[in-house]
Formats: sequence, C-alpha cells, structure tokens
Amino acid sequence: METAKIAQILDDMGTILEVQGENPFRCRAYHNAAQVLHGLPGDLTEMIADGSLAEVQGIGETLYAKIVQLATTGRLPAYEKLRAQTPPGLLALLRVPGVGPKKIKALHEALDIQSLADLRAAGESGAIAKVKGFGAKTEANILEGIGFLETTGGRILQNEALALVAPILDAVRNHPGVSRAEACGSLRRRAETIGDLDVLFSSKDPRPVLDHFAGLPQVAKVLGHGATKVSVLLPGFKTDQFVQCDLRGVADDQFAFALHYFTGSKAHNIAMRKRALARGLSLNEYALSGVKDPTKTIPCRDEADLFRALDLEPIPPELREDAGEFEAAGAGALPRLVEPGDLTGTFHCHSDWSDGDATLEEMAAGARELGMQYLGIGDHSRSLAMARGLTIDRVRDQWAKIDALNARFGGSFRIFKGTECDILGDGSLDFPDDVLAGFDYVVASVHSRFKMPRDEMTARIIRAISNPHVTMLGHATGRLLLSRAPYEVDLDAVIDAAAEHRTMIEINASPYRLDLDAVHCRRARKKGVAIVINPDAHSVAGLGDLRYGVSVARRAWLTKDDVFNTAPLAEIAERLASLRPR
DNA sequence: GCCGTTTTCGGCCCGACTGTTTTCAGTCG
Repeated sequence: METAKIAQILDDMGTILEVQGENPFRCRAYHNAAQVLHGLPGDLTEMIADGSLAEVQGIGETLYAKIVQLATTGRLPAYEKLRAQTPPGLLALLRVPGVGPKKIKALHEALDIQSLADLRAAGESGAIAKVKGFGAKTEANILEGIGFLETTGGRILQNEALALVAPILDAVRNHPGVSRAEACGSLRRRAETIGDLDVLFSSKDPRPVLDHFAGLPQVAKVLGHGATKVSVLLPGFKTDQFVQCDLRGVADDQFAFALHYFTGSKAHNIAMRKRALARGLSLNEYALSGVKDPTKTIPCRDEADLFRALDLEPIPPELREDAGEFEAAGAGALPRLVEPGDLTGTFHCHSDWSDGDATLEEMAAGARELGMQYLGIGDHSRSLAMARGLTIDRVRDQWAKIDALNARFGGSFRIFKGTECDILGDGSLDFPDDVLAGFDYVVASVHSRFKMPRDEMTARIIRAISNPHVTMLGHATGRLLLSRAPYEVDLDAVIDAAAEHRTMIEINASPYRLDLDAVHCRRARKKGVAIVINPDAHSVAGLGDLRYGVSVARRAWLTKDDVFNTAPLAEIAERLASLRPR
C-alpha cells in the first residue's frame, strides 16, 4: 500500500478516536504519525526493509507494527474495527467550519447525526439549538458552514490566492498605522492549493487597521472581529465561491515571532517550540522567553534572528514541514534553493502554430523581456487535432521559420526546436523516429486515454520515456488541481525508468497543474533524475507561471544545480545535443 | 500512543475567539 494511503488511514484512525472521546494524546499520536509518514525522507518499503523506520521519531512500537501491517498486507483489522463502529458520513462532518470531534460526538449521541444531510436537516428543524451546550448561534453557524463547504469546495489555486491577497496587502501596508505586513500561511509556504489567506501586520495600535480592513469594499462578510484579529470572506473566482481571509495585528517587536508562527506549517511550529523548550525557552507567536524566567526575553528583529537564537540556519518557508529541515538547518547543511533568477530559459511553450495565443516572435520577445537566453517551443503533435497539433509538413515549416528567427538573433538568443509529442495509447510516440531526430529536444506527454488501468499506464509512459529521442517527460500525472484527479500511474517506477534512460522530468509550472509534485520531485532528484521547470505557456503572460514551478522545486529541496534550465545557453545547447541519439 | 542529558511514569505546543456559559469548553490555526 502506498505511503500516502497509509498516512490517510492513520489520520482517520486518530479522528475516529477523537470522535469516540479517546485520550487526546493517543489521538494526537495517530495524527502525528500520519504527518511523519508524509515527510519520510525515503521510500517506506525500503525503510521497513533496512530497519530505519523503527528509528523514526513519533513512530513507536504499536504504530510501527500497524504501518508494517498496512504496507505489507494492505489491511489493518484495528482500522476496520474503528470504521465499523463509525457511520461513514461522520468524518465528512469535520470539514464543516466550526465543527470538531467534540461537537460531532455530542450531536451523534443526542440526535443520531450520521451525515452532512442529517446535520443540515437537524439544523433546519431547530433541533441542534436544543442540544445541551449548543444554542441558536451555533446552529446558525453550522448551517452556514455547510453552505460554505458546498460553495468553496474548500480550497483555491496559488495564482488565485495571490491575486486576492495582493490588494489586501496593499491596503494594509498603505495604512498609516502599519509598520510591516506580510501574507503568511500556506501561501507563503507556496503550498499547491490554499485553504484561506493569512495576512499579518505590525502596528502600535491594531484597532483602526482591523476596522479599516473589515470595511474594505471587497469584503463580503465579517466572520469575527476581535482586538487583534479580523476574519472576513472575500468573493472568490468561481460563482458563489468565498475565500476566508484572516488579518492579525501585533506590536512590531513581536512581528518576527508572529510571522514565523502564522507561516507554519503546524508540524514545523510544533517542532520549533519543542526545540525552544529543549533550550529552556518558550516560544509563542509573540516572543521567545525563558521557561523559568518569562521576563527574560530574546529580541528578534526578523525570522533569521529567531532561527539563529535556536541554533538554526534560517529555514526558507517552502521547507517548513518538519520533514528534515531542522536536522539540516541545525547542521548548517540547508541547500541553497533554486531561485526564479537562476532560470536561464525554459522548454515546453506553445505558439500559435498549435493552441498558443502568441506568435513565435512574440513568445521569443516575451522570454527576452524576462531575461531568458533561450526559449524552447514545443507545440503539440499531429494526433492532438483539438489543439491544432502539427503535421510533419508543418513541423518542417516551423523549423525553417525558427532557423530564420535564430539567424536574426545572431547568437544573442536562441529558440530551440521542440515538440510536445503525444504518448499514444501503446506508449509509442506520435512522430516517427526520423522526424523526432530533427528536433533539438522532445517533451513526451499523455493527452488521451486517462482512464487506463495503473499497470498499463505505467508501462505506456515507461515505454515512451525509454525512447532515446525523448528528452523529458511532460506533466507526469495529468492532474488539474481541484478539478481533475491524476491518472493512475506508478510514479516511482516511472522515476526509476527516467533515471535509467537519462530522461528528464518536468515540473509543469502551470498553477493548474504543478505536476510533478514536490514529494516525487524530491524523490526523483535522489534517484539522479534531472528536473526541468517548464511553464506550459500558451501565451506570453503564461511564461510568468515559471515562478510557481520554482516554488515546487524549492519545496522539493532542489538547488540551482538540480535544475537543468539554469545553465547558460551554450551549455544547454551542448547538453541537449549530447542527449540526442547518435 | 510516544518518549526520556533531572523521567520507564507522567508529561505531551499554545493563544485568540466564539458561544455558551456565570468560569469554561470547543475549535482553529
């Protein structure tokens, strides 16, 4: 069984135990173990085999046995027993804002609530307000929470979150009472999708800033308004969708602590606090102070000061998952993560020769504008008629056009001749080898038959990337974040094959894809696979999506040297040529 | 259920906000 699936099961077990009223620390142990599995440095099966799993912090004897049982047999009687004791719809209730395990337990016992539908019906009939410990307000909030869940679907994409938060941040920073302000939370960590927006500011007097924020024209509803925090709903990008935005104010000498705290992740924060405690210090969102003598405080102007106070190198937000960053930062061994400015060019861009909006000239000009030294054009191949895939004749016409443009650039910039070549159903490619040989590079991607069984899809992709003409694999899982699930594929087998055949794997930087994800990207690097960051741009503006791909790379601990398209033009040309079959 | 440089028992991250209470429990991050 896959690691992520096992983690999910442990997480569910922790939740069911909570609903059953178990010892909260026992519940937490399950949740914690799930978190630990997500951040595991290596392959679970290998770690069981070589015994290193038993050494992992947070996995004791009991949970170790359960994990091994799940990994080897795919089943766990203890889990099945818990599931049998719990109505299947009950866990879904947790996703309702304001409803947690205790309320679920109380409602289940008092009203036999078993599902979201039950909960809604009970709320609409007024039954919830009559339960001890509940009231009219709670009932209304629960009904509203159910509505929220249905309209938001929970999360938004990174580009949407950035667009929503930018004007808020401007408004807060422009307020005369504000010293510093930052967006934090999962957005600052550059998570794949964002649940809500967190904005932090420092001020001598937060009140007027909070009031100003609550009164901004885009605010659809004020959810809560305290002395240091205001929560509001902002209209999202989809019809009837709303996104929660929290604004918090602190004193300026608290800013570094609050910024770190509200950036998270939760697991990282817990580890950070434990680290502080181990040094006789107590860390919260306002200060770092002595446990025995709370009046003894260690001032920190910024996050770097705070990390140094705990004997750590400053940890970039993208690494804050308690997945090895403390060990590395404590040893002074954090990698220098790749940065947007390291990229020298990119591949997998479309032009109006297939389904792009811009001409070759416009795309090249856009790339030069961004400081790039080269641009790879990889229009679609002939099978993808829907996207005006190029026939072999049109490919040759495009090559001639690119040659002419390159002659005009006179060596100061270069367009590489590429293709995003379809991987056909049987794993063969959409162009014959003699045509593929004429390209500077080939991106191979799946665009059809997404519903294939897992082993067939895996074999299909492996066959494609084993073709010596293929330079890199495009969007490895085909997923569209929040809208289309990835196709079933054994990514570890694909990564192994890529390593064997020296095929690169792209990080598709489109905020709708982010495919390969950071977890597998980190694994691919460990296997020696070169990573290339591609925007899958269909317009000049689409080139800007590279920033999202860089974030994925950073979350995967990649340095400049791990990313192919950070080398200067001459070296890129040389390396691409060396990868072509002789 | 996990864990140990005062511990193999007795702790386990912690503060803000809300709603229900009349001093606190639940939820959230």
